[in-house]
Parts: sequence; C-alpha cells; structure tokens
Amino acid sequence: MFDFLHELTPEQKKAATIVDGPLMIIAGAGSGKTRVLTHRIAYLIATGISPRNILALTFTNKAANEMKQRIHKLLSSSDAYAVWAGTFHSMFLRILRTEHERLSLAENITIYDTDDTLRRIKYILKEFGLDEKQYNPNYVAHRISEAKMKLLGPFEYLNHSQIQAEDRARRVPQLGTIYQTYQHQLQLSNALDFDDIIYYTYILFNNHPDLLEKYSQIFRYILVDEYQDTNEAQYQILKLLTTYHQNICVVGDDAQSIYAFRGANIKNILNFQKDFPSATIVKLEQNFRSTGIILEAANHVIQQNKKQLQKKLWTNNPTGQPITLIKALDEVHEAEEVVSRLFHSKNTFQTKNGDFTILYRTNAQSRPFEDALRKMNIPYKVYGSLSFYNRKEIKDFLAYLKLIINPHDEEALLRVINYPTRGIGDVTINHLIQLARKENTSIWNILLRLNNISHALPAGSVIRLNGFKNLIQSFQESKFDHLYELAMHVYKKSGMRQDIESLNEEEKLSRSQNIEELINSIQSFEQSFTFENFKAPTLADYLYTISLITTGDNTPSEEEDHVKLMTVHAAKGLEFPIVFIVGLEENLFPLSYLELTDPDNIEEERRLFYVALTRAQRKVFLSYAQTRFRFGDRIATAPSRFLREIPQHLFEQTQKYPSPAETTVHKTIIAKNQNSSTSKHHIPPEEIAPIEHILPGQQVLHATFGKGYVESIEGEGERKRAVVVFDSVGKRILVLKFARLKILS
DNA sequence: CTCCTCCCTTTTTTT
DNA sequence: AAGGGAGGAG
Repeated sequence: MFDFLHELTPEQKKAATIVDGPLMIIAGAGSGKTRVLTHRIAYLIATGISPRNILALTFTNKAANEMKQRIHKLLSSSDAYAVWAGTFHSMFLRILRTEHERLSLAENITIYDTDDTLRRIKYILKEFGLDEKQYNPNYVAHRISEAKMKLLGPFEYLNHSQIQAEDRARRVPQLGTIYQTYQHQLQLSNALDFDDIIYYTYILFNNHPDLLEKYSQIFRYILVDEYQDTNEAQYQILKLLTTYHQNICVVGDDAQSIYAFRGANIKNILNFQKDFPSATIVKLEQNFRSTGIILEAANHVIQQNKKQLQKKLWTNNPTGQPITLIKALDEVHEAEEVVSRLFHSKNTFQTKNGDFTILYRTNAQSRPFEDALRKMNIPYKVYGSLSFYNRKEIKDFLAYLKLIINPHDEEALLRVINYPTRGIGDVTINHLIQLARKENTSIWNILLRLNNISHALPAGSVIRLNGFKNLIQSFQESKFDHLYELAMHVYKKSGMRQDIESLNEEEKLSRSQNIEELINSIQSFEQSFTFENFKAPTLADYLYTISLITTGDNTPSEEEDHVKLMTVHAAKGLEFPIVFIVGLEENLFPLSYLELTDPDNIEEERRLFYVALTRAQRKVFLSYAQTRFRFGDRIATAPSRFLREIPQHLFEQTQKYPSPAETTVHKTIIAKNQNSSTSKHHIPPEEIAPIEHILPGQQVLHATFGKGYVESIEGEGERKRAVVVFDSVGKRILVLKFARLKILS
C-alpha cells in the first residue's frame, strides 16, 4: 500500500510520513522537495485521510497542478484532484467568494492588478490636489501594500504613531488618508487588490470564530511550500487555521528567499521552532540535481551571506563540466556569444533546444537574446512576462467583460466609458465622479439614476451616458451558450472592433491578432474548465482565473522543443539541464537601484544568484557585457562581484578572473581579451584588420562566426558597419569597431 | 469634445 | 525607445 515510499531516502521518508503535529522541512536546492511533498500527500491519503481535508499552498498554480498529477500517478486514484491545492491567492479567493456575505462583499468581486491600483492612486492624488512628485504613486502603492501585508487597515494605519511619524518625516503626511480613500473606493467598486485577498481572509477568520472553526475542520492537514517567501499576513492566517490541530507542515529554504520586496518575512522560517515549540525539524541536504562543480560554486557563493540557517548541501553526482565564463562587448554581442555557444553545444552533444535555459535579472534583458535566437532560427519562448495582459487593447477588452459581472468597478468603467470615443469627455466624466462622491456611491449607480438627476448634466451628455449604460446592460442580459461567443459579441458591439479596424495596417494587425488570441484562449479555457469541473465556467470563473495567473502558468506543450528564457525569479522551483546566467554585472546583478551598501539588499541579490546557479543540472555558463545600453545611453559596466565569489578552479582554465578594474580598460585591450574567452577561430590581435581596410567583396574571418563574404559597407566613423554573409550563420550586420575581422583575400 | 504634438519618465523582481 | 500625460488648436 505504501510501496511508493521506497523511492525515498531515509530522511525524505521521515519528512513524508510524520503525519501529526508541526513539521518543518528545510529542503536545500535540488534535494527532492517536490518529491517529498507529493509523496507526503499521497501518504496522508493512503492512511485514510480524506483529500478534502488537505490544503496544499504552493507558489504557482502550475506547481499545484503538477503536484496533483503526480499524486494521481502514485495512488492511481483520482482522489488527488480533491486536494485543495493552489496559491495562497487562488485558495483564499475561493473562500472569500463563498463567504462574501460575512464581509459585506458583493458576490461578483473584481480583482485589481498592480496597474489598476496605480491608476486608482493617481485619480485619488488628483482629487486631493496632491503633487505626484511629492506623493510618488509607486511609493504610495508600495506603502499601502506593505501595510496590508502587515495586517494594518486604514484605521490602524492612521492610529499608528510610528507610521504617522515616518510619513511626516518623509513629507507624505496624507498617506494614511489616501489609503483610507483608496480602500473606500475599492469597496464601492466591489474590488479587491492582491493584498486584500490575503488581508480580508485574515479578517474573515479573525472576526468570525464560527468560520475559523469551519475551515479548521476542513483543512485538517496544511502544507506550505516555499515557506521562506510567506509574509506576515499569510503567517497569521496559518497560525489561526492551525490553532486547533497544529497539523502544519512547512517546506522551505532560507537560502532561497528572494521575495523580500513583496513582503516576504524570512523570520517566518527562522522562527518556526519558536512559534511551534513541539515542531519536528527535518533537513534535506543531499542534492540530486546538480553536478559537483555547480554545487561547489553555489555553496561558495551562499557562504558569503551572514544571515542563514546552518546546513551543508552535498551530492553524490559526478563532478561534471567546469563553468564557462563569457565576456562580451555589449548586450548584443553577449546574446550572440551565448546563442553561438548554445548552437555549438547543441550540435556537438546532440542536445535538444529544450535543454537550454537563459536566465536574467530583469525582463528588459530578454530582447537581444530573442533577436539572436531568431536570427539563428532556434525556437524559443519567453516565460513569465505577463505583458500580454498589460496590452492596452487587452485591458480595454477585459474592462468590458469585467463590467458585465461587476458594473460598479470604477476602474473598468472609466477605462471604457469613452473608449471607443462616444462623446463622453472629461467634463462629463468629472461631473459624474463628483455626483458619485457626493452620494457616496458608485458611478454605475449614478448612471442607473440618471433620469432622476439629469438636470445636473446637459441633455446631450445624458443621452450619450444612457447609451453607454444600455450597452453594458445589453451585454449583461445577452444569452450565449459559450463565453467566447459572448466575448465576440462584446468585441463587435462595443465598437472596439470598428475602432481597431480603422487603425493603420501595422497597429490593426497586431491589435486584432491579440484580441483574437484572447478570444481563442477563452475558448480553450472553457474546454479545460468543463473537462475538470464537469460544468461550464461562468464569466466570473474566467476573469478570476486570469486575474490570478502566475508566471509559470503559460505552459507550452512539451513537444515543442524550444529554448527557455525567463527571469531568475520566474525560474524558482524549476530545474534545467543547461543554464546560461547572463548580465552578470555590477548594478544589474546585483541590481542597484537603491543602496548596494545595505547588506540586506546584497544578501537578497546573492540568494537570487544562488537560486539561479542551483537551477542547473549539468552545465552552467555565466556571461557579462562590458558596456550596456541603459536609459538611452551606452555605459561602461563592471563584472559582477558574484563572479569573484566562485572559486577560480571551477572555471574553464583558459579563462581569467574578471577584475573590478577591468571596466576602465580601453577598448583595444578589451578586444584582445575578447579572443581568449569566446572565439572558436583564434585571431591574434596583430592580424585584426584596421576598420578602413575592410571593403566589399573581401573574404574575412570572424572569431565566432568563422569565414564570410563582405557584401557591403555602411555608415561612417564609429558607426561604420559591414554586412557580411557567413558560411555558418548567414547574413550579419557587424559594427566594425567591435567586429575584429581578419582579411583572408 | 477630439486630436495632435511635445515632453517626460521609465528599468526590479510578482501575486 | 516608447508610451503616457499635459497642453493647446480646431
């Protein structure tokens, strides 16, 4: 019956089979954490515990789904799908939707994303007549979010003497009032932001003992993955839910805590034993993922951090290949070098595209890699950037859909009340807002009562406003068998389609394709939802799902063999055979936007680098560029301090340590060093042709691309470029200043 | 009320 | 480099 446990090591087995009481599993990178979690849940079910009494909180929706599938396999029973598994946000939203009456929330809530929150704050600042320079909207949003994650509502915020003193010192004394207004407006809009989902769940359990008891009974066994990244509010909810039965199992690794900016409180994991004195601690220290070299590098890096739980990660895996360091001139060259390594090792070792992953610190870095991969005809996919849902046309369209389920949503309403333009201008809108504020109600309620108060507005405006109201109501009343049919209807009747058709070719194509993609995705959502839930989804089901989408969720089918690109944050919890960690430069990784002098900031960046290294199974490539385009300027960069924290003997021996002084070195010297680290075709410096000697028609040799034919020369001076057709990679445009070509004929 | 142009900021990571 | 906001003309 428990046959599946034989797959585990003694320590893993212990972690999987201690059923009752608090348990903390310190799971080092690659120590089989997911395996332990799935076996543990399977074990609980096999001992007779109902899957409906198990709550498993994961970091992404994808992780939750994969977990269910694996448990399903272990047990050969569909019981697995009855486990409550998902992210904090999706699980708690489910509870809030069920219990909405107890919090005086409407049934159909809208979820505001970061963008919506920011727009709302800007509105409020305008209404208050406050300057955005003094009250930076991003800072205001951050403060409000921080307060909620610490369970401070507007009332507590305004009565917190220390916070008030802080705000006065920072010259933002009205922040508390802004928070209060923001929260009030969200309430009138029937809207919750991400932090509210957690915050209100706490309020729900804390203020309603009967509900706390109800859910404590349901969630008899609670498992929390990535515990090091939980925040104070999440921790307090867990404390409440486990008061009666104490059956809490947390899994985490303090060395992989990388979400402090999101309120993650590393104390949660460091203090677990204090919080749950009867806790058992199991440490998983054997790494099954990486080679000896990768692990040694990672261990050296993380040892630089002062604040951490003591543990020693070890492995029986082979030593493996040394780490390759790639030094590039700029971000474009960096991408070309990375892709050419990738191409080379793919051909040499018969590796699939899907074995390669490129990790970077910031989303903006993906562009040159995409270009380079496209040039080489290598399929790739950028994971995790949610930019699709941030596109204007998508947001506009979703605003219409949101208004169908919740017309009080002021953010959605203001977004489309005059899009496409229908003669409702700023004056009318401001008037409307004034009326709503005066009556302390939503704009939609004003629209509903328009005929009673029409004397307040010009007759023409009233007609147009009624037209908009009728449009939304017609959507609400329309009946379709399928959501995508409704979506299609809304697209046409709202006037969005006509507006998009009227744009220039390029815009028209890209926007209508995006809308089409969205409508297709609605259709496939309907199919999978119906398959899993034995009933058709409502529009609300769809909107909630996309509101809480997490980075790993856009799972492409496994048969597509493509290179993966993502941020290090998005790579958390995943593993890949061959990993390129790129942009290893001071101020980029570690990123410095505030103070790199703050040891806490550096330690968090270092943990991030540690996470990146430990994703790799077989081989790591590290790269950095010596200049980079930032804020419209090309600036010199220095190699990351993290590179020097890896022992030199772990690198490929032809390579030199990057020195901090290197960036001040001039380009000629950079050009010399260049050859040693990246070339397949060695070109001694004295053989590099002067720029003016390169002419169309010549055969030339490039260090990376090999032999090629100069088709043409363009540009002058610093910008002089050559179009070269290479035997290996086809046509390339090279900036001659950097190209370092040798003339063959 | 709408459209156009110019200027400004933005780039940290994500639920 | 690009998109949004402000401000002005029609």
